[in-house]
Amino acid sequence: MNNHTLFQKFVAFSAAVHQMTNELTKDVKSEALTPVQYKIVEYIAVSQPVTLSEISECMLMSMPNTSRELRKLGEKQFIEKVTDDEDRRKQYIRLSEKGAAMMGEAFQRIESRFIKHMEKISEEELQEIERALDLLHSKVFY
Amino acid sequence: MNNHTLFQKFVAFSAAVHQMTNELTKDVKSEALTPVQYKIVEYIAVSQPVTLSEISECMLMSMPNTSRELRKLGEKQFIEKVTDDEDRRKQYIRLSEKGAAMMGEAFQRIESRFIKHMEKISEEELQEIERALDLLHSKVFY
DNA sequence: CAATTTACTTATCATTTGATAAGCAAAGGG
DNA sequence: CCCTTTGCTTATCAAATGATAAGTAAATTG
Repeated sequence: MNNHTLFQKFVAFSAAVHQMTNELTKDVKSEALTPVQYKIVEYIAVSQPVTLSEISECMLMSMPNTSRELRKLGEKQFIEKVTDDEDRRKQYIRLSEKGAAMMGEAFQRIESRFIKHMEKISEEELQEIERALDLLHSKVFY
Repeated sequence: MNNHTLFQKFVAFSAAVHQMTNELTKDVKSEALTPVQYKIVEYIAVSQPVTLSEISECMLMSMPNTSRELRKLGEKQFIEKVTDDEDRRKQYIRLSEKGAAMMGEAFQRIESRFIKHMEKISEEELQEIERALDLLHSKVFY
């Protein structure tokens, strides 16, 4: 097994993951959100509480633009900002109730598509899949 | 193992894959390309030859917008269009020499980052990883 | 062979996004 | 206590993107 072959598998695999998440998440986002805004909310949902800088870094967008989008998300009441008591420059960001409800619905729709996608898979295979997910998550994608 | 727990692992895993591909592909794209254009070229690179409709469907963008971006990519000479002989409405799209060279460079940079990322992993683990990639690719992400 | 469908194009306009400059207040360091 | 750094904001402008309407030519269908 040489590294180059592994890399090619990695590329093909990543492409497949992207394509599948595209399909599963197609049309689940609230109409009130732009694509970038939805991505941000999704990121906050899985990583909250999170600071503006962290969002900016992870989403590969500049601080000013991140700040603007968060302001809009705040105006639409999907998120809340809380100033850190220790370091009053920092803003901890989390979903508001409305934002959490919205993401809850989105994830439900994604989950039911996912379960449908996996319905023909045996219990044994599911366990193999789980092990594979854990392995890759810990050793490759972290 | 219930489906819901598996789904949560799936979500966390997909997020990790996205984040890692983000990091690996950061700044590799030619300055001549916009983000969307780079994504299209990347897709063509791994799926060529491909039709405009297929790109449109996979990238979740409308035909008019896909057509516009492909025209720009053609003008910049990254891609070539060939009309199908059988069905003269169809356009088969592939990378031009310039486009292939550009993607070749990009993939080389991504690969060297990837290899660095994996350098501390033993031969045995690499084989496990390969098996896990194959398993997930065939049973979950297809 | 007329009518419909498919694959794609052109044009246009509003909206989103990216990039940059300038600023502010809190924290930290000498 | 000044100076620098950090974390974030505001404002502005160009460029990219999304959405829609309208159209063409080739293929298919009744």
